[in-house]
Amino acid sequence: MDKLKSFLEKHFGHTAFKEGQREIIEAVIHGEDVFAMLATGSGKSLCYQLPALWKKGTAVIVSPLLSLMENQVQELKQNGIRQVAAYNSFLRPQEKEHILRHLADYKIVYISPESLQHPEFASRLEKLDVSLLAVDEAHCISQWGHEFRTDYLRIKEIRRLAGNPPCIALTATASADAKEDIIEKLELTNPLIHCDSVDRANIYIDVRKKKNEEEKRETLREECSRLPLPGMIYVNSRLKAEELAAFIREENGLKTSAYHGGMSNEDRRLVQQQFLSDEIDIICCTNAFGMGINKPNIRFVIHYHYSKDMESFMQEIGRAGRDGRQSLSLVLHDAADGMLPRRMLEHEFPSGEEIRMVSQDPDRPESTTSRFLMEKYGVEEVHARFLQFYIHKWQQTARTQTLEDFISSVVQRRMEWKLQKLNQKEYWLHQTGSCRRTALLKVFDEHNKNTVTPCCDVCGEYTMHVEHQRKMQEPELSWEERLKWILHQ
DNA sequence: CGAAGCCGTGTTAGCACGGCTTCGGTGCACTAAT
Repeated sequence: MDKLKSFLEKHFGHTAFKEGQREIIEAVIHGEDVFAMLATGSGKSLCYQLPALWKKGTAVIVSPLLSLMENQVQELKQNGIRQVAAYNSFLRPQEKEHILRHLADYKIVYISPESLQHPEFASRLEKLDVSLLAVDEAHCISQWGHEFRTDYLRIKEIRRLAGNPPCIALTATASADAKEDIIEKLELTNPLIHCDSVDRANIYIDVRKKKNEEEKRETLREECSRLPLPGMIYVNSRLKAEELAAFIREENGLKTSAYHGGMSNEDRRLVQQQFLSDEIDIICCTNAFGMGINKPNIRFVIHYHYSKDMESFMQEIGRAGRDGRQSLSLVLHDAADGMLPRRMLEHEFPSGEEIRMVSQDPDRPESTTSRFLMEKYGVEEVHARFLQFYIHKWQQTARTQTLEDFISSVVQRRMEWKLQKLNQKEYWLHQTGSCRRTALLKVFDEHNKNTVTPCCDVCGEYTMHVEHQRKMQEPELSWEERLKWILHQ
C-alpha cells in the first residue's frame, strides 16, 4: 500500500499527485535540499505542506507578502489543518508572545524574511526541532535580496542557527542566473532540481515600436476597444497608472481601476477583489500588482512601459491565459522609455557621497542598525538597510579593503549587472530578425520547439478574433455561482 | 532625462514667466500619538 498517497488523501483530499510533486516531496522527506520551479496551478504549496505534516517538528515557511501568508493560513485551516500560524507585524504583542512560547506545537509557521531576523524568533529556532525550511516565491531572493530587501540574503544564517534543516526553494519563474543565485544564497547542497517549462504556448507575443506617447495612447485606445476582456496594463509610475485608468474609462467606457503601492490597503484589497470577480475590465498597475494573483481568464497583458529585465517580463505576461485559452502579450515602446528605468536603477543605491560619509565616520559604532544610519546621516530607509547589510558583510571579511571601497565595488558590480539585464531586455525589444519566444526562452535555458502558432510578431502577424470572442464570453453567473466562486478564492 | 511643482520677480492686484528643485517602483517592520 502507498502510505504517501493515503496521507495525501487524508490531509489534503487529493487522490493523486500532480506531475513532479511526488519526487519533490519524497526528497524533502528524506532530508534533501530542493530547488523547484513549478508552473502556477501545479500545486507548489503541497510540496512543503505535505512533508511539514509528515515529519516531526515544525516547518518554517518564508513568504514575501503578508497577504500571501494570510491566504495560506486560511486555506490550511479550511482544510482542517489547525497547527498553523503566521508570525508578523499584524499580530499584537500578546499574540506574538503566545506563538513564540508554543512554537513547537505548530506544524507550519509562516514568516517574512525580516521577522525571521528578530532575535526573539531566531533564538527560539535554535532550540526548536525545525523539520524543514521552505522559501516560497524564491525568485525574490535574487530579485529583491541584493538591494531592496536584504534580509532575503540572511536566510542562510538563520538556517545554520536552526541546525541546517533541509531547505526547499519554490518559484514559478526563475531565469538560469536567478536559479544559480538562489542555490548559492540559500547554500543548498546537492539539491534535487526540478524545473517545469516556463513556456506559455497560448500567449501570443507582440512588440510594437511607437513614435511617442501620443501614438502609444492611440494604440491603447484601439486595442482596448477590440481585445477580449479582462486585461492588465503595466506602467512604471503611480501617476501614470491613475492617468491611464482615467483615460480608458473615458475613451473606452470600460470599467478600469488603477492599482499601485501608494494606495491604501483597503483600496488595494477592494480593487484586487473586484478584478478577481470580473467586476473590473482592466486593471492599470505598477509592478505592485501580481504576486499571488491567480486569475484564470486574463486575456491580455499590455506593457505601456517595459519591465526592467526578462524575468520580470516573463512573470508579468505569465498572468495571462492561465485557463489555457488564447491570450496576448503586447509591449508598446518608444525612444524615451529607456530613461526612467536607468534613473530608477541609480536611485536604488546610496550615492557615493553617502557611502563616503557613512564609511569614514570614526564615531560610527561597530554594530550599526539601519535606524541609526537613517537618523545620523539622513539616508533613506532602503539605502540605510542596504548600507547596514554590507557594513556587516564587510566586518566578516579580512578587511583588506577599506569599507568605502568594499561598498562602492558592490554598488558598481550590481549596477553593471542590472544595467546589463536592462540592455538584454531592450535588445530583445528592438531586434526583429528572430523569434521572440525563442529568445525569451533562452533566458531560462530552454529551447523553443517551434511548434507554437500563433507565436509572435516576428514569426507572423496575428489578430485575435476579438469582437467574436467578446460576444462569446461566458454568460452572467447567478449570485449563487458567484458566491461559490468568491468563497472558493 | 523630463515633467511637475514651487518660488520669487516684475509689473501693477491676478497672473505670466523663468529658474530652481524634486521625483520617479517593489514591502517589511516600527514608532509615537491616540
